[in-house]
Amino acid sequence: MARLREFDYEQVLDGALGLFWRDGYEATSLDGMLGEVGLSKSSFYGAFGSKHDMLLAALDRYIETVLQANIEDLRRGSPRAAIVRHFDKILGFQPVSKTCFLQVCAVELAAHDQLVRMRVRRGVELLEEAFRDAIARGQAAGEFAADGDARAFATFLVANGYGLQMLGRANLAAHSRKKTLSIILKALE
Amino acid sequence: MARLREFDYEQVLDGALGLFWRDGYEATSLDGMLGEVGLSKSSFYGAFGSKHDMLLAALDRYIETVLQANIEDLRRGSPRAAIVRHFDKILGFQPVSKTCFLQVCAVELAAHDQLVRMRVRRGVELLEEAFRDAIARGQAAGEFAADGDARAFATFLVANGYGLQMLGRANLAAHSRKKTLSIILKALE
DNA sequence: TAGATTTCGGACTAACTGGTCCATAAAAAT
DNA sequence: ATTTTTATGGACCAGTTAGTCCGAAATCTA
Repeated sequence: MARLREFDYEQVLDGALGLFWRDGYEATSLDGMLGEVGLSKSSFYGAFGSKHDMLLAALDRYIETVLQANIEDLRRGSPRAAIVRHFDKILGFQPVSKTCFLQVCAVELAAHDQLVRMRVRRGVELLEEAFRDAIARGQAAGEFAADGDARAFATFLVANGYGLQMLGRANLAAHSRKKTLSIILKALE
Repeated sequence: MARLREFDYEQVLDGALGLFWRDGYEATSLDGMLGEVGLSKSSFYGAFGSKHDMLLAALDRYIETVLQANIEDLRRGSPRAAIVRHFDKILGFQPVSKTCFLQVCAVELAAHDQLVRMRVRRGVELLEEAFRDAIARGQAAGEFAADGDARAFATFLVANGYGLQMLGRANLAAHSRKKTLSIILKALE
């Protein structure tokens, strides 16, 4: 075989994800990113192909790490408590909310980039399915209206999560955002 | 006095708004935009100052035209019908949803740009106030729960609107999104 | 008509963009 | 030890970026 790569692929990918997440895709310069993670251009192009390819890889990685962790957290404890936990996380982002990376990609790129759009949709659908499962379990346990459409409830919860993240970015008064949680929960009853 | 300007300031501003709206701020090149609207660089810098200044002007213009029109539409007819109209608009965006310009700016720029953030917040607050008025009128007319917090209901509606726009960008199944409207309306009763 | 003032077209700039290339280094296989 | 294969550093590239500058044109006032 041949020379071994000296850098940690996943570590570099996580670093790139962090920058894309914080600054967006266009505002993240390749040179700047390579400087921060300490990688040469030839190594980068050898391992990742292009800036755009790396974004797709970062998006996949986000889904299989950060998003999956959120999804698994939705499975823990009582469904209602898990949903409250999920929203408390969103409502606690400080001070100008860091939004889900899926939202960053959806708003900046999805309209013009089919490969990004497909991944964002898949991520959103995974989250929606997790909510649907939680709702179904909650319905069986009598926590939520048994005659409600679990899928529709799930979409409703996903939409509220992203909407509240947007309001966080806009810096809308936190006390105002927090009061919506009880409305959301009541809608499930 | 002196030579008159040959271009229409607001027409150029609307053109720029359209591009920022469609492609985002970073992805919109100044040269490209000036080519499209047919303006020379010196005229541009004389009238608008910088790309960033123009974005702020475009954001202000969005609020006082597009957003105000939406707000005024919320005042027409029965509050409940106006709210349904508002969400039908969002749910009808095709095919990969064009989202509110406030959301584009919030997600791409608000975290790092205070001037943008202030404007986005102001726009969101205007929308929220319009919803609050509609809710209050609806409560007086017996359309909505009279004991509900009108401000919280309004924030809830704004969040749902932006959340559904995000799901539209992600291309989440339209039938799934549409089913949330009845949940939203029921939450107000 | 002369002067003052502003706009216009477009040449120009310096910095930066993502991406290519190549000589060298390092590891494994023979 | 030589060959094969891949990784690395960094020089290099053409195109683009936002922004500056200046001579010429156009309009108003006197």
